[in-house]
Amino acid sequence: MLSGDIPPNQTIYIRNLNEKVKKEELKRSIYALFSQFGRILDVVALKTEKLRGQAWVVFSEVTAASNAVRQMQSFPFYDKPMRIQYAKMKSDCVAKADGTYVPREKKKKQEEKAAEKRRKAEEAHQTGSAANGPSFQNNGVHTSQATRHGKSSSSQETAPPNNILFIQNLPHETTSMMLQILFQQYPGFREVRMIEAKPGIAFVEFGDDVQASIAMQALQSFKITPQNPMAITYAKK
DNA sequence: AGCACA
Repeated sequence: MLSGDIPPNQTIYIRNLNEKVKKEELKRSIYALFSQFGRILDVVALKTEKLRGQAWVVFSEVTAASNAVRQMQSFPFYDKPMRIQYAKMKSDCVAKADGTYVPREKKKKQEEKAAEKRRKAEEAHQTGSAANGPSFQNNGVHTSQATRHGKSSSSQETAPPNNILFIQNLPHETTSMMLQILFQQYPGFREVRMIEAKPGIAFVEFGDDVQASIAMQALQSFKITPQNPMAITYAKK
């Protein structure tokens, strides 16, 4: 009802994002946070005057978008509550998959249909239009699964429970804020600690062992980037 | 608040 009377679709529009966050980090964090709802096909964020503080997340399924709109509404993200709606327009990556994608120049002309038709009649110039291009690339973010895969049978899972988790195999660009956003979703979260001299690892502290283990199970093998499933164990005492 | 696809 308050969702802005835009019909549900697979892309969500987020506003009230913290404008101080750099674009790449913002996209990574959004990807990390929202991939809990399903496959993400693209994350779009621009820092232009008009578009800063906003982002679009394209899911492969409408249901994923719906859950994201409901469950992440007002979620405190970099200290600001996210405001989430469905996107008004179909995302390019969806249109490309549809076969309905029309290159950008032509789209703008659509806004002035009448003018375009007149012009067509008199001009009829080039523009390699017609046959819509298939889905070339998948620009932007990772098109992959960002969730857990089976247990790593090779690792010794014999570390005794601890309220502090030890995270390994993080992409080196990972910031403590990114991890905070991920881990603070789980009850008992206290803090993230990273060591400048040791990229790729982090410690995350919870109130107790049980809370830590719940977060560990939830985020085990979580991928901030497709190449980096995080490896979570209890920290040594 | 601001709806794009650098």
